[in-house]
Amino acid sequence: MNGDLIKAQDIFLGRVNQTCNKFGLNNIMAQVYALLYLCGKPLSLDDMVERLRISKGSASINIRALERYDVVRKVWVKGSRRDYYEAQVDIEKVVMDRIKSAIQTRLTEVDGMINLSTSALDIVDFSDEEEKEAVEIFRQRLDRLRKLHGKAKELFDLFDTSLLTTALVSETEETAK
Amino acid sequence: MNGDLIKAQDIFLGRVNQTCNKFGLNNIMAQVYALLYLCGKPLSLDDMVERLRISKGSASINIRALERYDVVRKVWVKGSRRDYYEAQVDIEKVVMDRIKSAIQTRLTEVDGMINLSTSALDIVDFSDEEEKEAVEIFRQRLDRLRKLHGKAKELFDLFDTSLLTTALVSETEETAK
DNA sequence: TTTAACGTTTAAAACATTTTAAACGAATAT
DNA sequence: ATATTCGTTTAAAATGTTTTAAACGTTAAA
Repeated sequence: MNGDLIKAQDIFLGRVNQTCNKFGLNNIMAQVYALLYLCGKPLSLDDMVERLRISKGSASINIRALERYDVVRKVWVKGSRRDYYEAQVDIEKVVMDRIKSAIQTRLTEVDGMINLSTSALDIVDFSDEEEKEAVEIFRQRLDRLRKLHGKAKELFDLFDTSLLTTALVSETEETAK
Repeated sequence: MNGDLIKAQDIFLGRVNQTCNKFGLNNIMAQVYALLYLCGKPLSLDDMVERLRISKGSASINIRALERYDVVRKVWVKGSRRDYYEAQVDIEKVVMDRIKSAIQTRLTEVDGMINLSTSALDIVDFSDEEEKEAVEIFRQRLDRLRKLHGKAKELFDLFDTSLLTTALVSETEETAK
């Protein structure tokens, strides 16, 4: 049996690991997905454990996270009691989904931040003449933030409603060979 | 002296902290910037230490990181030996710079990943008939990744060269009041 | 000079996250 | 029934990151 393929895959997987650190992603989750993506055939938990030298618990937890994200699928393999998983190979969709979700989370978060702070500012007592200017600056900053958020949201909606997305997302749903 | 303003600012700062965790950003760095952004006037290290209840070392390290990112500026205050800092108030620019830099880092990282793996794959010995198919799948996956990377890069360049950016970036350089 | 006021560095601590090993329970095979 | 093969759970260990307190060096004041 020829080990060159394994070696080449390991180089890819190693690099995925490195990339993950820079991206702030979970190493094992990404590696599990990468392995499934590369192999193009269903693997069992034990396959992953052996191939990536990780614990079974970790494999179990991470594969289910990947399932929730809809980037891997559980498949049934005839004659085996094990759970097998295969990667969603439409990587464009996977990446787009993640990016969109990340942006949306952040936009919502910032929106909440602005609203909360605006309410807080409205309660400030204006009697103190000395603070009037500081309050005014605070208000200006919030306005500016609000404007930025609005524009970002517009841009995201544009991004979301195809116009730009079509340029990026897989043209055909050709799934492997 | 009226504490309402402080309270309102604290609410904002608290929320920034919470937001940071979700964003994977450094809490103190963001809080320092947020404080300077809100106050709209130069603050010294000790001001930040007192206002945010952080250590001086932390303030020092983080303010310099912010300086490197070009989001705060050291300013000279007459009659004081301290270093004072003020926020770059053009928040659109700050955010855009960060986003662009993040995207570029990731694109470069992925590019490296693809190239490295491609080289690794080229070395694989083809003699083993059984592995031929697996190698082919690997190759297909890499091709697909390369395509995605290419499109992402195109999109980013579009984003970078104004077309979309103009919609987002500050129209005038009006710097506070 | 000597002293005081700074900003910076650094080693240790506090903290959060990830990973593991082992125990567990459910399902199937014997 | 019993034993085995699975996936999951969980408490503890490993790891990585952030934060601090204290020591340090430098500059300006006294």
